[in-house]
Amino acid sequence: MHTCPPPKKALKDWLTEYPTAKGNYGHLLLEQKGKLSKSLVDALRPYFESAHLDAREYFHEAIGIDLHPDAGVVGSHAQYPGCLPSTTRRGLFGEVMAGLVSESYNFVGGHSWSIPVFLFRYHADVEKYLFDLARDPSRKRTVFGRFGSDFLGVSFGKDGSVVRFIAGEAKWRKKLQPSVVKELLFGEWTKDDDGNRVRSGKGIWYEVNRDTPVPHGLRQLQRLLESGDPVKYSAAILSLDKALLRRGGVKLPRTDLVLIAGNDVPTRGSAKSLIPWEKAPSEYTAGNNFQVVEVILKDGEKLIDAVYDSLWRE
DNA sequence: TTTTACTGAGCGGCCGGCGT
DNA sequence: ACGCCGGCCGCTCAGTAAAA
Repeated sequence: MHTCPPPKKALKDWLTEYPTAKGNYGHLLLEQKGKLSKSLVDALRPYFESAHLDAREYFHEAIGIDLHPDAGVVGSHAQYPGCLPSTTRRGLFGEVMAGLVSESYNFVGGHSWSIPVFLFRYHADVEKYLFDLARDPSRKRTVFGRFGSDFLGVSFGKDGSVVRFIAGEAKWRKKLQPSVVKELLFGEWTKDDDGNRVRSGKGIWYEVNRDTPVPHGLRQLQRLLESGDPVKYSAAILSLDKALLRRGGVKLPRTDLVLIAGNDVPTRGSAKSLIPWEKAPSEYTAGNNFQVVEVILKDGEKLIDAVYDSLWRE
């Protein structure tokens, strides 16, 4: 279970907040204030370890190494998540950030979000990668993502039942140039039938708009709650049962989340958002509450590497 | 500096050819 | 008409090299 509270004070020192909310649409721009500091890494580490703990236990068990393998033990180089390729760590960072900001900032609708457990263990390709890597240290390849939405959080009612969930996409890009953001949202360039250069349409808007009303992640979450702490989460598990019924399920209200994280670029003005904040972009048609978060950093990849290199090092 | 095309690694899906 | 096999495409992630 993910139990570590978010380091809110460190976030405040790290990021300037520009929150807005109008009707069903919320927008939060976060800009890095100062330089990368070791104290920030230290403040983030417990949260990231907590977020990855379930998957670390699961993967290490799967490939047959200790949770804290001693150096020199066969397979000890294959520790999750530190050993993953940098691209994969970037992706994980975005997903953890989605949880961190959900638990830390006020989103559209004013709900209180929590992530009882991150779903990284279902990142199926990671398991295969680690399995191979543990046997062949030279093994290197890219890892592709979890299927379905990148991220899932829930809001608990007073009785402990799940009354709402938040799901969506979390992306990292090294440089957040306009064309990069556009590609994320609208898809890459391709040719249409007449040979014209057009966006493929397979971007974030497409993914967010077409996600199933009850994402698979809710079932995955329920299973982890059952195996993790069935007593504490009994009401939550029951409420998810009702929502997951294939017919006549109780409709669980949903908030969509899109988080884009990456490094600033010269052409972006200070306090200028990448996605309009005044009102929800017309491309968003899912009709739920919709929250956009932009995390704009400087040398963000150094922070990511510093955090991930420091996990479980004590 | 920004935009675009290409790269890497494996896998699911689709198509064509072949044998029966 | 059916199944099997090989080959190729595209999908996935994000980064980098090359072009504008």
